[in-house]
Amino acid sequence: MRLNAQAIGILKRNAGLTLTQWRVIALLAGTDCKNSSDIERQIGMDKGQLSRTIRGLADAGYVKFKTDAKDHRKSNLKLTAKAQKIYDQTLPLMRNRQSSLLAHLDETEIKAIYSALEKLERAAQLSEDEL
Amino acid sequence: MRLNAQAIGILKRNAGLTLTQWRVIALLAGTDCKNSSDIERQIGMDKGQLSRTIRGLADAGYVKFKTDAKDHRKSNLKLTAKAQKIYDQTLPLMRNRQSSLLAHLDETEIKAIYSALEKLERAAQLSEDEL
DNA sequence: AGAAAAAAGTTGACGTATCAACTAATTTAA
DNA sequence: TTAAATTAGTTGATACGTCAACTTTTTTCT
Repeated sequence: MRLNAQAIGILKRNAGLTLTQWRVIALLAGTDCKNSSDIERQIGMDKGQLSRTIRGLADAGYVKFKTDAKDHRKSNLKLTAKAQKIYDQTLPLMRNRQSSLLAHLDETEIKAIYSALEKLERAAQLSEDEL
Repeated sequence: MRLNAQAIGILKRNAGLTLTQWRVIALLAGTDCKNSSDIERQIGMDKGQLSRTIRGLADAGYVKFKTDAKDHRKSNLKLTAKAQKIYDQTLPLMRNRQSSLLAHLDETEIKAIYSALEKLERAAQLSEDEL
């Protein structure tokens, strides 16, 4: 979809981030997600892509990760001050965009979309099992 | 979306095709699209990806292309017998899938989705222009 | 007719989604 | 407790979407 076009534009111009980088930062900043698996569960993103995205963020100095003391498989992620600052600056812009987009739809339409998409997902799941 | 998952499965197992390859073949078989630009206009696919997809199809022996006699920029595309056969075999499977998916939605929901998505696209377009 | 603009395709680059195979660490269960 | 199963994360491969720069050919405009 090109629905993401302005989001991507905002992020690139104002923060130098890609959309997935932004999503990861937003989760680390705004939820209690601490590691890759948390994020994966939260947004259903692919492990592999997540791994690469996080490494990219680390290389760019946005996150640091430290192996968990109790479970050596896990790395706990922490945003750097730099990332936190960018997040704080960018969040309002992203919120604006989202609400101005959704403002074009009424309640009914939004619900219809969500419910229909859920049904389609379920139907797709079913017929996939049959194949 | 993973809504495409079974479509991709059907195509891979039954025809050895990717989704974009299928779409191009379907257009060449079922519409009066003759060249890359026709297809581009029909489904709004990117020129570049289209070019690569078509080359892939040509390499795999599904289409042949011959430079247009009147306009040397254009290449007229033609499906090979092999492609036509696969198309005939696969079309019913794809139709089945689509109708069984859409069977889960009532008329209202389908219309709501389309109209809402259109509004979103328009809204996205607008706010993009403003940036 | 000649210059400028537009159209048809190609190619390169980057971001994103998904699947699969793999290592290392932890949990489970016999 | 040890073997088997799970879980966390990495890496590779492929498909797809989008943007941009570029060549070649045709059209448009003056």
